[in-house]
Amino acid sequence: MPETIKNISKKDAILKAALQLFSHRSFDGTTIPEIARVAKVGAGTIYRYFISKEDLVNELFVRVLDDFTEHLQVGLHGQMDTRTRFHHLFNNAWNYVMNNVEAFLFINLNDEATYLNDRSRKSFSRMWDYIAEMVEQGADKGELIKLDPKFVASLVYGPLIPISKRFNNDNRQASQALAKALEEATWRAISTD
Amino acid sequence: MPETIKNISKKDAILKAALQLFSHRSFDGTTIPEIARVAKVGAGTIYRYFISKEDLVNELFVRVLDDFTEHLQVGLHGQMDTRTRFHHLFNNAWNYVMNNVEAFLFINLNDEATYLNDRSRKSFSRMWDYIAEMVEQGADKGELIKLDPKFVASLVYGPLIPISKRFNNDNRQASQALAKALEEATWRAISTD
DNA sequence: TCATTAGGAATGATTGTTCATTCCGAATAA
DNA sequence: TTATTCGGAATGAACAATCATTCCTAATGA
Repeated sequence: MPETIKNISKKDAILKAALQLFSHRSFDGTTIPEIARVAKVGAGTIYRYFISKEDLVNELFVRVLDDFTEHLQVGLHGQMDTRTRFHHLFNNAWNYVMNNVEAFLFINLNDEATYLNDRSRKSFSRMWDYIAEMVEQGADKGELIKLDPKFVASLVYGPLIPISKRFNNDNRQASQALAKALEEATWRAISTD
Repeated sequence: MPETIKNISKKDAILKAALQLFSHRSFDGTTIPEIARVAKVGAGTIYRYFISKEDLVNELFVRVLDDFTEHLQVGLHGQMDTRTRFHHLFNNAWNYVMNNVEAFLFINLNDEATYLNDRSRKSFSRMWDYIAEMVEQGADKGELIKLDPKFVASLVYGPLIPISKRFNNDNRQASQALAKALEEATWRAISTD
């Protein structure tokens, strides 16, 4: 295996193990030797790729957030009407959460953490700002309720938190019907229809 | 001061300090000497009231959850119609969150934690079951959407999580108008009107 | 061969917890 | 009243365990 690819896969194994452990046991509740064991590398190897445990959690946070934010934007275009835009946004979020429960739990467990650096905080607010921007555009057209966009966004984003915890526990299958019902409920909450 | 009252206030000081620290730095991120310092007691004193750090977090969790669940029920009666019941439930939750942001953050930071014992888990599901029960009664009358009550409850409870984080950061004042707008939005989400 | 990477034992710092000691107010005695 | 005794509560230094991090040797591969 070429050196570069091997390094990437080793670094990815560490990040993957860290995500799994951080999302279930929290940052401070997870030890470096534990991450090493799950990633099947030596504890010292982790320090070849990350300068510290804090550096590791921050790089992971930025990766997860940027990945999530990117997923939110799939298929969205400027000329779409508000309802269609919302449809895509909600389903992009929904599918991401269902396919990456640990990542979503990790976000919501750490978004207020003191060990997050500026870059991490920026990635987080970028995600939040993106949702708020979609809200503002809909509000300008009079199709969404007039309220601080962050609160409107909370009506859409918030329910995903307890729901993701439920799916994490029960490991149950999310039906398409459920996604549709929640999309409609959320739309009723924020639209002026 | 009588012995009994003195003990209670000392124990309460420890619980109060623990809530403050746990809700901002998490359980594993908080040290016992730190709790002792904030509570203005010796580190050893904590072990006079709690057999371990885990015992402390569990007693705190049960207290907070039972207090929250009790607040949810204030003013609710069986003969109320669904909309009125929802009005009370939402505002009870809203007022509790606004007046006890740390407690609410603490709940949502720890509800999945591995160190919670059976009693804590029971207090948590009791709260959740109570909300779900209110939902079910409304659904039986055909006034609320037909969906697993836990998901309907998530539409009401979920938004409070990012909102509480926002109020925790900005320390901003919650207006009555905001509460009303969110109550109505949430009602649109879950009702069959 | 030799430069680079991996591994995991060693290290020093930090933690939850203990325990010998101090403190303090009530009870007792004078 | 006032001095003395007493017992549980409080303390924080000390302990053993555990942690993040370092470092040195082995393995790798070019």
